[in-house]
Amino acid sequence: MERSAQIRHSRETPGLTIGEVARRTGLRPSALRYYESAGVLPPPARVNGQRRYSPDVVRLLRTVRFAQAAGFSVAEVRTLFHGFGAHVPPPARWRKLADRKLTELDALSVRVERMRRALQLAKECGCVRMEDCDFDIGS
Amino acid sequence: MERSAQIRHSRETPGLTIGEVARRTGLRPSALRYYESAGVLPPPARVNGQRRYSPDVVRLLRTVRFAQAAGFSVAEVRTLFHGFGAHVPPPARWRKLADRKLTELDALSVRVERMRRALQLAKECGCVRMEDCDFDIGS
DNA sequence: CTAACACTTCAAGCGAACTTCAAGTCAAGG
DNA sequence: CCTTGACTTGAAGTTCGCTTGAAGTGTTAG
Repeated sequence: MERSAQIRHSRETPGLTIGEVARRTGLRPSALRYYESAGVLPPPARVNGQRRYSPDVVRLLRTVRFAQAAGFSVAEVRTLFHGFGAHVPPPARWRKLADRKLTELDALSVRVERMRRALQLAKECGCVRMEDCDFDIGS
Repeated sequence: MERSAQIRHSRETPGLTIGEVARRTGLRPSALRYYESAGVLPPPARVNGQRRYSPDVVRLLRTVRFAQAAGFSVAEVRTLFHGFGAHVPPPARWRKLADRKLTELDALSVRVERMRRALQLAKECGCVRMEDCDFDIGS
């Protein structure tokens, strides 16, 4: 009865199908194809035209999701991963990007804190119409 | 020679033109029209078909931008401002929305902190290829 | 043979928040 | 009168990160 994790395509299991990867990562197959088209995911091997992924991509995809959660756009993730020409230079660039993102994060948390304070003020001020309040974003 | 702030339409200056408001708020006229169509900005008076705004909208617009910066969508801003039926109930709803946003802000700052830590880790780990790193978003 | 099933492709669609464009109106100035 | 400049409208376009749909392929089970 065991229905899960059975690979019946190509007896010698040369890798994970897109569906397997999807299940293991929680992403949809369409997202994986999108990542590939966006240059984030390297084009995997094919068996009968179907994608066969190395189990490593599961980890890679976690990293992708992490980077996205960290605020990197898909295009930036592509750059981070393999956007630096063929002969990968030192990770100085990745660090540069990371530093840039860290700076942005700083700005973001400042904004978050400002929002929080403003929202609390707004809660307390108790004015009936928003227009009566007088907030300042600051910048 | 003074070119700025001259209002030559309708000598008695019955309000600010959309261009004036745009200049004073840093928004584009198209954005103001969009806000109006989205129900955020009340339809102003018209002179010869042209919008004439009360100077108050400048402040209103600051509030709108604040709310947006606080994470409210345009639709939510509309609700905040005048979405509560004609006989405006107490600002309980606004408070409810604010509380919801505050909760979201909490979640956001948790995520921001996680990102920051992860980015710093990633910087330090010094691996050449992203794929060699192994991050976990946590949730 | 046929059906089920997972995959393939390309194209189009979505939602948010605007922007841009084309075509038209209006008042003032020379 | 004609141009200039700021405005008007509605429709369509933009960006991002996917999702959805239609039509087709290949393998396996019954």
